[in-house]
Amino acid sequence: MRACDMDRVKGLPLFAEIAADTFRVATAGAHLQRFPAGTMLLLEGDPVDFLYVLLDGQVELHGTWNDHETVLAILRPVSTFILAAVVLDADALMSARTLERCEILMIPGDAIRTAMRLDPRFAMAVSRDLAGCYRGLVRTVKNHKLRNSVERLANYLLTLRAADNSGNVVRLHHEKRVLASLLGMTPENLSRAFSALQAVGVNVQGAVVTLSNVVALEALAKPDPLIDNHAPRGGDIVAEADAEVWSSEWNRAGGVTGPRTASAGKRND
Amino acid sequence: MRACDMDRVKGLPLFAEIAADTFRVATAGAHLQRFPAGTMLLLEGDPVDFLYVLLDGQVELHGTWNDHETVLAILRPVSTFILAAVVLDADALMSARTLERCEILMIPGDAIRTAMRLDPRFAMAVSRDLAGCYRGLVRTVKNHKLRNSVERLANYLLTLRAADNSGNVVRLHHEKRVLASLLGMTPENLSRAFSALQAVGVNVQGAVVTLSNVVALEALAKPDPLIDNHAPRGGDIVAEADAEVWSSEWNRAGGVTGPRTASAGKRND
DNA sequence: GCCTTCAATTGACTTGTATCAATTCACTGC
DNA sequence: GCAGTGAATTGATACAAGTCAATTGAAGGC
Repeated sequence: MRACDMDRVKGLPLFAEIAADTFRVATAGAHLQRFPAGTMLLLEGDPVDFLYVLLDGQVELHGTWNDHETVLAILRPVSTFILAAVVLDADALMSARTLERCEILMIPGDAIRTAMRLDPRFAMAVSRDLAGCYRGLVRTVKNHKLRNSVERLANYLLTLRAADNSGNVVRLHHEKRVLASLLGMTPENLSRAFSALQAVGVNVQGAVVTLSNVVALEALAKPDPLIDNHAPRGGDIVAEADAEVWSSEWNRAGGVTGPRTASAGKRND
Repeated sequence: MRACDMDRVKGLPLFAEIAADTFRVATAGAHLQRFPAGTMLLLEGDPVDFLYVLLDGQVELHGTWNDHETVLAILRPVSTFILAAVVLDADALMSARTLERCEILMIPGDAIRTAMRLDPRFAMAVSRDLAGCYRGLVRTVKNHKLRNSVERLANYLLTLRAADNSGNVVRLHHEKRVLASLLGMTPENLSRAFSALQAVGVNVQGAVVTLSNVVALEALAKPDPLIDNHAPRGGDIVAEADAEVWSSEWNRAGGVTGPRTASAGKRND
């Protein structure tokens, strides 16, 4: 593995604050692998032998039932996945598939569990990571049970805008059919939802979406910090856990005068 | 706090295998409290100062948006809740309300986080608990995105049957309007879903549901171990994490010849 | 005893979403 | 260049679920 890849892994909140020894234990049997687009990395129901760390590319997590499939999450670098199954040494509940050419670090599950037993700081980091993922799913469930498809799309666009710190032009990172499944609708309905949002100044041109009336869009979307996490991703905020902490601090500060960057909250500077 | 209550807390997987010292640290500032039915224990958005341990009664976790409310989970003793928020010292994403008279142990969040730093076994236990809750939510999302309301109800009844080890007569533990919200439908639609299930031998009499044709019900419900956890609750299986491990072992063993009790899987007896 | 209250049910209707089919569009390979 | 593939869109229609309103039913208070 290249040194710069190792640095990126060490940069993950999961591994950031652990002892050098622990890091060596955890990554001893790890190997870096490249996969073409459309590769099934893991099938739901399979035993999970590795913790996956996505270093480059995009991975989709999805679930299947009765010949139907639904996208549960889409991951972008750098992020880990199926940590929960690794911790419990349980079978996967979701399948994982590469959406593009990917570079993935695979760390044996045994090594992770051993490292947790050795280093309370690492075990703590795992807990924080899992807590972040858990809260992400709570948000997902609320989003799906409380909103209709147009509202979900509207909030998705606003979250994207906040995450990428883009102005009034956001770029969709995925194919529309994948996005539709993620948002819990059919591709046909996503198209119709986009047309419905024209009324509030949303225009789509391929993957480029222009928001010419954010005020109206927000009036329709009614974004809520307890459902939508508007933490600016990238920079200091890479893991869900960081985004959760950012969100809480933002809310406590009133959502306007709060910490402007993640570092303002994380460190006392 | 009564000694028998302390024993019940110590019996939780979260606290079962930790050092006596750690347990003392964790529970030092804890206090037992009783609440009448309908009490709001926690409002979404509030900072979370305590880990709650439900010793008696029922608690509902719900979320709100735009004047609508949805039930996200219903807890029965003995179980902990809002562990994720405690670990991250973040604000609650869900509100908690007692459905009946409850007895709840409240453990300061600081004490939990301190204990995690001191004792890797405790940190590990927290990770396992969170991993179990996370996987429970993954199941919930799949359930909601892949099934319609009748299918969700059918599977709910089958899961209840497996959990309580009841024969062909299951008892609903909650009011129907609460159940409807948990299953993601209106009370009116729950009524209709029950009538739809008459065709497969389901009859309702208040809280008592008789399943006179389980084969037909299963044919309709198509239960799936990757969505529905049929672990028999009570006995050895109290936390989500245990149920997850049970489920994996059950599947690996083929779902028929597998471990008959949780202990068969957990210990090598 | 009766009255109140609220959960549960039932029917009529509206809205939301999925499905099916046809067409357009963009990219890829030859 | 052009055909072929699959994504995206659009329209017509069917089905699922929510809403509104009225009724029934059961538990609790006086």
